[in-house]
Amino acid sequence: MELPKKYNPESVEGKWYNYWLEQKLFHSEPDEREPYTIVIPPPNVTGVLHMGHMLNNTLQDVLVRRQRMLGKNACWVPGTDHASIATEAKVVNKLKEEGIEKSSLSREEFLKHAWEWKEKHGGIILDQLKKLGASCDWDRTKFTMDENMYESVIDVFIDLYRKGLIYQGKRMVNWDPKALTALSDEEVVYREENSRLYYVRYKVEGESDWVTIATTRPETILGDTAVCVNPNDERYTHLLGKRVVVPLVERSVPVIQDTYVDMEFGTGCLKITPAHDENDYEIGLRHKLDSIDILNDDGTLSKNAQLFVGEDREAARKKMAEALENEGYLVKQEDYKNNVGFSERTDVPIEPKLSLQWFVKMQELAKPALELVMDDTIKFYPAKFKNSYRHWMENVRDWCISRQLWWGQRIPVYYLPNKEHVVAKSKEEALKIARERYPELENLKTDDLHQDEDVLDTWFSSWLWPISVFDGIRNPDNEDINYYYPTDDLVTAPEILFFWVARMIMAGIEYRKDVPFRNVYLTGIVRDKHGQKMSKSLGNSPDPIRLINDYGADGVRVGMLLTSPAGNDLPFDEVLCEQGRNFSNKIWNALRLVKGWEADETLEQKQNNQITIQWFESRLNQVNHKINDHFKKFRISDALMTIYRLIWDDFCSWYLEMIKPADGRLIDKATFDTTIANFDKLMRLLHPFMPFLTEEVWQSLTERKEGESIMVSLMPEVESYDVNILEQFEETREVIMAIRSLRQEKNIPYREPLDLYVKSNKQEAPDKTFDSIITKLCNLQTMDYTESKVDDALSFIVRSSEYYIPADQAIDAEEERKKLQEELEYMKGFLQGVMKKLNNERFVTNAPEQVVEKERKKKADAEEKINVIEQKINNL
RNA sequence: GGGUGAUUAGCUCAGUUGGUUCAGAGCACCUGCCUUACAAGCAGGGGGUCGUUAGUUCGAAUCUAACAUCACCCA
Repeated sequence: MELPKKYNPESVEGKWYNYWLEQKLFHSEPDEREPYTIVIPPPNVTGVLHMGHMLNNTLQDVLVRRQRMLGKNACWVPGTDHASIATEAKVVNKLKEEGIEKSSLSREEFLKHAWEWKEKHGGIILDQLKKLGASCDWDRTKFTMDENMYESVIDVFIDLYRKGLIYQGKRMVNWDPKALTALSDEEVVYREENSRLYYVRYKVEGESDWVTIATTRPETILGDTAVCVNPNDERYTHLLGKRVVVPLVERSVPVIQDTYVDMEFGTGCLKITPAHDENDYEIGLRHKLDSIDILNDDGTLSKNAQLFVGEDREAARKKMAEALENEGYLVKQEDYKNNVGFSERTDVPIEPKLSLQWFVKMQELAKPALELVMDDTIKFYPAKFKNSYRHWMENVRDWCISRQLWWGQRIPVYYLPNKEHVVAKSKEEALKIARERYPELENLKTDDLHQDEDVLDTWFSSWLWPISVFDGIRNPDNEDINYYYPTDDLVTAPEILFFWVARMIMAGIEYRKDVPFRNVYLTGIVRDKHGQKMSKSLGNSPDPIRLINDYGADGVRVGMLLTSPAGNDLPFDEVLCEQGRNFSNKIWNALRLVKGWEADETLEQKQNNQITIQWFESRLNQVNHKINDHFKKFRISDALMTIYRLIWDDFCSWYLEMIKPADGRLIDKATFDTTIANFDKLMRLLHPFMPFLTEEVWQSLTERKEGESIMVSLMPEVESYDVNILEQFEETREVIMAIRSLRQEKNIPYREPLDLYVKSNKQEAPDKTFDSIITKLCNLQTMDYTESKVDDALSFIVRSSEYYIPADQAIDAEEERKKLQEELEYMKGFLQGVMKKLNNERFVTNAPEQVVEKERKKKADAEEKINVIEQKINNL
């Protein structure tokens, strides 16, 4: 069998992914095993895979693959959300390119286009995840607008409404007066504009005094309902309790105090227009002010304004300024730069506008959701996010769930001719309820009912995700939900801790009386190597699919994980993928080496192979123990690095070199079999990180049956290990490295065999367990023990033993002395430090016995070594 | 403006309840090697006053305070 010199991921990855699919290895059904469940944070259906997804989903795949190999019934549910804003914008743009305006379509027609778009372009991202190796149960793929998912959302709205947790209220939204729609914050672009700051004076009622305010929008004066000053502002204390008169409209309004007012800005005196400014609105609520909306939806002044009715807001601003000047109210005006929000779509200035929206009351729902995190029923990794979670939950605001869009679950509220409304699952049901509730409307027909035009926020779907994917809202007692819920781990980004994680916890408590997951692993942001956030507009994000093509999916997975401790941003650099690819190749070549050997049953297993195997098994168990610990603490990159070093250093650099047959081919069968078994174990440990490569190697190690796969094999168990042999090997390693170092220093090529003499200065007999290994790896001709020093030889000290290698070349005594002197200095310094502690009575009495004991041992060891060095120097 | 977190080698990060001269890993770097698995490799090596200052302690990268710088979240 000929294996190529380099690992070729392309030919391997597709093959095994299809094999896993064909064998249905990703699919899960409830059974008697313990479940392990992850629900994917549903990516936006319009999305394409970016680096953030790569990181997030690689982590989930690592977790789920590992649990599967620990014998759990693992289920990773994939899916997408409908992303109402993003998708609707995409569809609107696409229609526009075809010359169709959204406004010319009926709701039904528009939705038809939207579904067509979704069927054709939606969910590309799920196919991309397959390239990454994601072991999702694709048979369970969900979409938040699927019929059953849609219905779950509507059911929950109705339920919460009936529980009194949903109400209709006013809220300031970003209004686009041209498109006649509210926009989300993300759709508003802020630009610095050259505006004008107008200083306008208001008459103090019943006095000859005036107060001057500053504003960039004089037309909104027509909607003023108060003037506000900072309570700490001594300039205005005399105004306390007084009223002022709004210019031109001659309305009397109170002077109020609020610390919101910046004393430094303008005159320190602020006019309050609750209907047209977010902050004024808040102040208005605090001080129970009237709110006068002076604008129509199209941005012209309404009759509430009294003046300039029907004029556009921009025109009205100019006219207002003129009128103020003519009437003597305008004190001065100055140029001013400020940030103005513009509509991303129509590029007109955004108008803050009060509008009726639907809200979920958060107070009651938030309380248990906060407690469950604070008491670690749900654990955050890293835990530092508990703080900001608490901060947010303690200051939680009601959740605005309505959106002025068509793509989404339409709000199940029906308005009646009498201005009342009913909430029901269908128009028919609504009619029935309305007739019962309002007997006077006995002739009411379905056509008289008007359903709310708005849809629900996408998060109002996502917060049910861990329940609704198992149909647990509609059928709360079905087999799936009972088996898979609560899920185990959630992997997501800290930015959506509040939008999403907190709300899922609330929904879980409300609808399952149980948490939705037990652990939340929070990833960082993927940045480029200069620390900038990766984004489409900056163009600094590599195409993940290209990376997979260049480095293999396994290489990219390793590259992503090597540098991503939980909660930390990930400064991504392609060299990391290169490292991942190199690692693939390293393993591949280890396979080539082993496959090149031939097991010979007639050969006896020699002592050096026996001891090598004993050492490696202990080492593997020791490291496996460490890996388990890392996983327990969700230190995924540490777990990976630990396996990386086990394979590269311990297995490839030491173990394989130690057992490598001298003739390069024939090896005793016992050693060969054990080596295959060890390789197998290593592949299983690594599999969650590098699924494709490990499957390929695992399948090549020995004959496998059809249907077998590493991904459903079991993880090596953690067994006890022999600390003693590990310690023996450590000393051996020091000796080997010292000899290598000496060769390099003295320019002695490896081919040239050496003689080694050991002067063990120990009381007990020297430990020769690993001598055959030293002989082999250092190309020694002889290795002997001696009682006295060897003349004219190169030498070094390891622990307190002296080693001599006779050499042809002259020994530079001066150089030797210098080196020994340096080592002596170091040891003496070391000893001094130890003695300082031991001579300190307070240390000896206060420090734990173990610590003091360690210091005593250090002292003894140091003294012994100093002794050896001094003797050596004397002998020179 | 309010809050949270961070600062350790050139870069990215570990350092688990203070206790080995404890300062560590990977990458990068330097030197020598095409040694019969691997140059996508092997062997060897250099590199840090743990942001600053003060304090607690027998002992501080680790605990406390102030300051500096940076990042994120909320408004």
